[in-house]
Amino acid sequence: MNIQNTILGLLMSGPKTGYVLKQMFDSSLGFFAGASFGSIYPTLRKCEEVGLVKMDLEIQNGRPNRKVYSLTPKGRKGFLSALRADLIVSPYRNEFLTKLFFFSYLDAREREGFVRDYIRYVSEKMDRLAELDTLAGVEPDAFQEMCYGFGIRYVRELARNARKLQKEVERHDDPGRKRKGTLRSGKRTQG
Amino acid sequence: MNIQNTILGLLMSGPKTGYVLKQMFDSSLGFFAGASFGSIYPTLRKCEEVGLVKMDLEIQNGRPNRKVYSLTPKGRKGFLSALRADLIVSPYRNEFLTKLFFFSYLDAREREGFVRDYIRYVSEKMDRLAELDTLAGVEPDAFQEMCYGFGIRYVRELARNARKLQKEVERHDDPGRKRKGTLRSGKRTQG
DNA sequence: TGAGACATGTAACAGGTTACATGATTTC
DNA sequence: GAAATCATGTAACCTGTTACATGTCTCA
Repeated sequence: MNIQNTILGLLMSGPKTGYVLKQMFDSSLGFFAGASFGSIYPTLRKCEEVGLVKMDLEIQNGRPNRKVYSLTPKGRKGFLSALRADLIVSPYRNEFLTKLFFFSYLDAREREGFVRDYIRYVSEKMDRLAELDTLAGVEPDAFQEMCYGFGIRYVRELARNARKLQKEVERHDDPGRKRKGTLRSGKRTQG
Repeated sequence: MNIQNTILGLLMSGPKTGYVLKQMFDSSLGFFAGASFGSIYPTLRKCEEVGLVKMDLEIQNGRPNRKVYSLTPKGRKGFLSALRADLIVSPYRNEFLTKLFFFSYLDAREREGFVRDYIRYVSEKMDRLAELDTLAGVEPDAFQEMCYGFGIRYVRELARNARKLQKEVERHDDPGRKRKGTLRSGKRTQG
């Protein structure tokens, strides 16, 4: 499911322009997939050349003409075959954890700054997902609702995880700060 | 924190060969960062050319000579400056969710197959992380322990999330299976 | 005798992004 | 009158992977 096949998938529900596809990537799919104009337009052209889609020109006055792309039977087959192909999950990458791995080379103020930045980032992501629910350009089907639900739970747990980490970092950098209900006996040595 | 800066970071704790760096990428960092030989060796050479690291050749008999790289003062500064640079989180990508978005074009058997594949993938990831704890080539510092803890909680929640999704998909595909609050009228085909 | 660890390296390819280029229309 | 929206497109670049190439030693 590279960009080409994702575009074909989006065309399954009807003809669309590159511009509209970009909006879908930025909204509905934004949480787990994305594409820039610099990849969308060349991909559409390439798909047309190999007969996966056909293009209909819609003449407009004042504005650039719209190029409306629709799936050919070959394109439909191509998409379904890609969709059915084995699931290959690309490795998880996390910029923040990479920095955390090297936190010992920073001072406490810097460390806590990065943790706050990350929590802010995750919170914004949560907010944007929550907004999506309100907007909802096209009615999502049952599975797209599940995508959304998965995303909501995912970012919620990510935020929880990050806050837990924040406390660990704070406790490390200033052990005297939060002496309240800490049960030394119940604390396990991680490792 | 691209590969170059991550490599410099790993050299902070002492000189290493490209081969050893690869092992670290595959084990300690494997959960959130990675690199292939095809990027490690050219990067080391490039870093040497611009004076970020220096190379010491260790002659071996029988085996290829080891090229042991160590940080120069310039390399140390370069790494610290990269580490302190603003946190830029690259967008979350998820191949499975992309497929889920298009699940309506599959039949129930195919859908449940993909969900099972994903759960298996996440479980394996969990197992590999748990093993890491046992192995632990180098003693991790406090923040590296936190990385590890974050990872453990992350995959655990991911697994929980995936199982919840699995139930939703099953309930959708066979509403009669788990009758709890569902008011669906039609009887399902048996078999 | 075959697999896997040790050890380095290159070339071709993949799969994108960013910045640039163009230009009218609508909205604040 | 500035900014955002509509609408398409190209070229240069980035950052990395995969596959190939080479060769010895060790262990089962």
